Amino acid sequence: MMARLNMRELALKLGVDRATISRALSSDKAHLVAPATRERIRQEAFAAGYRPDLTAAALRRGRSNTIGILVSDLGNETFIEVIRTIFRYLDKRPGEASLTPLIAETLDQPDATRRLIDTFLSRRVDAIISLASTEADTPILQQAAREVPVVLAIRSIAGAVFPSSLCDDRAGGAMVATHFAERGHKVVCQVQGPPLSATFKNRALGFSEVCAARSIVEMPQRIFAENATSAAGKRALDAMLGMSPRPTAVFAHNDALALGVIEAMRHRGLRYPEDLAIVGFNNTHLSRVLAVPLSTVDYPVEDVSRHAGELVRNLIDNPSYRFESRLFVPSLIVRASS
Amino acid sequence: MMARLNMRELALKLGVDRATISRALSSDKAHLVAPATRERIRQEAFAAGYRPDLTAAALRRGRSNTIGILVSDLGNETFIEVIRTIFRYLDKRPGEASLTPLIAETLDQPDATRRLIDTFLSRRVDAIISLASTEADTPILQQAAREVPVVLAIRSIAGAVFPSSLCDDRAGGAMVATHFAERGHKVVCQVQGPPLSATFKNRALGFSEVCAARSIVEMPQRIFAENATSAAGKRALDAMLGMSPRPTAVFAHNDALALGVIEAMRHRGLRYPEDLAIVGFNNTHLSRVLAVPLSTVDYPVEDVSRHAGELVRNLIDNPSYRFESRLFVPSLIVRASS
DNA sequence: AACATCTTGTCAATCGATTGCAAAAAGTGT
DNA sequence: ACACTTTTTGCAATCGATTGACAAGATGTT
Repeated sequence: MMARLNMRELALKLGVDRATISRALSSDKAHLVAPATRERIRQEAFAAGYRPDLTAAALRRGRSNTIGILVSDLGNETFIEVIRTIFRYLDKRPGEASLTPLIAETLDQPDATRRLIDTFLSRRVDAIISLASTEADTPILQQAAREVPVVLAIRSIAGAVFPSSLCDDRAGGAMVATHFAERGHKVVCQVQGPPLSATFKNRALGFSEVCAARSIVEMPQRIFAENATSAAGKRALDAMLGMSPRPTAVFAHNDALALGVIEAMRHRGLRYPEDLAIVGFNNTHLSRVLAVPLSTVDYPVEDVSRHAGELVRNLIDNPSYRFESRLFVPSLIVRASS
Repeated sequence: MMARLNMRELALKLGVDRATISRALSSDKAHLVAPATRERIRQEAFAAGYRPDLTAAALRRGRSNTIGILVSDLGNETFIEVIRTIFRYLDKRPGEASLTPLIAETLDQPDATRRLIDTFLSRRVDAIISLASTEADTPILQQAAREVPVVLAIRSIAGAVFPSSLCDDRAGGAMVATHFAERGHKVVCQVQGPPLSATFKNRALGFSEVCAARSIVEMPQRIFAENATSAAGKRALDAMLGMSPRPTAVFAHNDALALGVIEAMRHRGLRYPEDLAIVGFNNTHLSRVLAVPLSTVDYPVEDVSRHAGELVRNLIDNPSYRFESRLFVPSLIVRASS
């Protein structure tokens, strides 16, 4: 491997001091060096292929321009979209060095959060965004929050007050129930994602509240999917068909679960919405592609991401920033499936 | 934010030198410190919540224990699975510090690769794995390869010799064509992903070669999807139906495209495989969930990932390692759709 | 011409961990 | 007790960029 050119060598070559180079290449201190010199240095540095060592810069500055992101499942389209959007937003800081994401996946395994947060802190991330928090993570996150800003997105934690940017899942669940009520359904059912995550708990809660208020019968035992995937959705339909009275509409806690239910129906020759109306959650690409498009709840990706980005940015610039956590309202998208 | 405990302070507190602490906590030099002292230091360090600063360590060592990963689309299940598997493999190095992935997405945009590789190099990654290479990236990758090992996975680049771990996409395409031939299809079609990526080019090539050899008519103009998504697949079906003679079987270059085609068929009341047989590629979860499960080509995720991991590991340990690029054969999975 | 002010650049300390070298301590053999 | 090897620990330089303090030079003011 080739030896790299460092600032000292470049300085020697250009006949100026390292300090001048550092300032010329920086964005905040560039005004301290004469325009002519600055340009010359920038050009020569580029021509020589000089690349500043960010590990050295991070050490000296105490800031790594790095943000740790914790996500439960990289296979989830919505999470990915939120991550993308947050960084698209954060990179729009004119003149500022760009922030590199450190992405880590917990798969909701008990010890993963602790281990990954540890890595983040050792790598001196400037902030941590968790899209993967569960109740069990509270102590770890609180401890981390003493060293760097910790922002919660998508998933909340009951009790603990972290700056957060969330979707009002309860309202989302309620919308679906209301929609079912308006369509005249009397017996309905939920296919619930793992209750480990507050997301699913709240969707269930909002749905049940409305059902209770409008005296819609919800199947006594809700169906829990061990993970929020289409395979689990498929199994859910079997459970549902055995029940009596049989539900005429089902709320799947996300679109993947809904797809599973739909395919299981197709397999049995059942049709939706005729035999069973169905609504999903997240408004993924999938929901639009289906021959009978899926009604679903549109996740406010843009809002949640932007606010999470703002929180992070402000908290990095000023750790005692008086943040405001926010809850964004999703919107029901009615398509042919319900 | 709380000030962090550094090694100097910890040393003071324990009444030993920083050097001793460094050695006690390391894995490779731990034998240089007396067992009793080592244990005491480890316990005290843990109790005091000491966390070594990896930016400092990286600077001094010239190794960051970080690997840059370039991926074209984080929404692609197969890519994610490969990334997961590579790191599961790399973390199995007993006694070695764990490697942190720096994941970046190019979305196949022209300038993204250059910019992201630059960031990687500035952050002093120990190696780069690209799952996103296109022909246009050759010069940038070659330049990067002079500073750190660069390994290609999934997507190859014609001409340039980088250590690589690939799927034999050509063989995959050929398998599908052979399968069609055996089922007696005379007129077939491909829905091809963007030819920017060698992956799709090779799938097309392998398929076409077999068609030619067995005198199967391939529709003169192949259908190109501008991106390999289900929406594009949906549009593809329209194009296909206008053709004459009409194909009786279609090879979609990945499962997402196949899903699009399937849903478009369902929309028009066509049935598969009766009206049109279909085979996808990648063996994603989706293909198994469908009511009529999708025939598909199983991507050798495990093999490709493991070999990519081995390449990286060996090249990091020894930059002049005589690597061997490999091509893994996928396997056709015949289900009800063809 | 004397003095204040502003610009531009240099010097040198600093961030925190790692490691070659050498000193101190402990162990071994006679 | 002595010479010796081996083990354990400490000292201090080092990685590369950043930045406060300061000096030299340029410009302006009266």
